[in-house]
Amino acid sequence: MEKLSTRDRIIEAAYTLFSEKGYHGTSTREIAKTASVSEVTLFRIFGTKESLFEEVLKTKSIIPDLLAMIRDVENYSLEDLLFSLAKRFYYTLVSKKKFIMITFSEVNQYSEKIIDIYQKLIDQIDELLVRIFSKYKNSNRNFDLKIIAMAFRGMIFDLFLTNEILLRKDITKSEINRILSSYVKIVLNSIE
Amino acid sequence: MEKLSTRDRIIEAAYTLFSEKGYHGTSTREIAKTASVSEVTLFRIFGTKESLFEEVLKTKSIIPDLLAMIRDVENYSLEDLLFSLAKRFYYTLVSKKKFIMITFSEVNQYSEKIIDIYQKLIDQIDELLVRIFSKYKNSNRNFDLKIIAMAFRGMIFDLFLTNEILLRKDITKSEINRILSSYVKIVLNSIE
DNA sequence: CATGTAAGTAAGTAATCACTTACTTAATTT
DNA sequence: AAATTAAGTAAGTGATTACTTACTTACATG
Repeated sequence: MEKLSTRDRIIEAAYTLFSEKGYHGTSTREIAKTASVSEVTLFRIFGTKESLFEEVLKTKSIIPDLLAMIRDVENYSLEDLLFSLAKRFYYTLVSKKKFIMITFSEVNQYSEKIIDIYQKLIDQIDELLVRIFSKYKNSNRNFDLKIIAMAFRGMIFDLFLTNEILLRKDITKSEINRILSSYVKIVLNSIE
Repeated sequence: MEKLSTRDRIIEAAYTLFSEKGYHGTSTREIAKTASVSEVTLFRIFGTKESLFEEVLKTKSIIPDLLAMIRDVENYSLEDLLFSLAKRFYYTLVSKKKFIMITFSEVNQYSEKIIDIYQKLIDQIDELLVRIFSKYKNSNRNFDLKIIAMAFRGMIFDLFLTNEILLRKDITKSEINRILSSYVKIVLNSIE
């Protein structure tokens, strides 16, 4: 276990509590207690609860992870490439579950910020997929590649949402991978 | 405009406010004011904020709508059937947007209840789709129909989530229908 | 006319909220 | 050794919270 600075301990505690009980459901007293820090220290460092919240969002954002995913695409065969992307996407979502919970809970309070976060990411993921598809596609079917990209991203995101957030299923990694690999095949059927 | 009873006016106000600001972000005073009712009346009828919340969930549940969708399946061609199901599913989600917002915001606080709500619905939708698919399928591919059902449901749910809740896009009905019809074709490609 | 019902008003409860002030302690740096 | 820094403690601020009490008003029903 790493030793965390006082500041980081507060951010960790706030991150977890906000994701479990929402912004309004979490008190600063509780955050301080969870971080084993006095409430005064919390306010000395962050000033207000609101700005602590914004620091949490900044520090724990999913954006860098997903941008890294987009950058790291390698030149496999189409099927291998899509499968590795699907896995990387799914497990990035899992590792950022708390961040996603927070943004979903506060989507109305912070709608502009949250639209900003997700709009660009979604667009970039879809663009990447379209670029990949168009490199490999054989025929011109009567539906466009953008919609296939949306469908692929949607299947995976919904799988995450259903298993990890709504139903909290204990589903094995190999079962997840089996499903993701089937999803890849569904997409391949539509472009090949 | 219908005249609502005092009780129903409170439920309507609470429904909207809970969906916009969450349970903890909404005060009983605000609910009463929005419903044009005195706060005392609110407590006389519902006793506690908590039980008002539960009444809202009961009254506004998406369950009956989705069960009706499952019952009303008619005998079109496979493509027409899936397309009409897709539309019905999507627009039911849209009409129950506030309910979905509330359950997402409070998923940690009321996890058992919310798992109960969605677990059965998801299972029944997937079962219905598998039943439909197996009636029409021609060959035995190497991935099973359950996974195609999950993919189909997932695409549509994610489309709703992305457009209506996360990004609040102003997307036309005909554009939605174009996307849904493409989603149907993606699925058809995988079972035919 | 008398009674019951559904609502309102005014006031107040104890608890909790975010946040502040004033002072102290311990360790590190200069 | 003196000064700075990062933390703590104790106490309290005014505002807001869910919820209550006591009494009142207006209307409908028997």
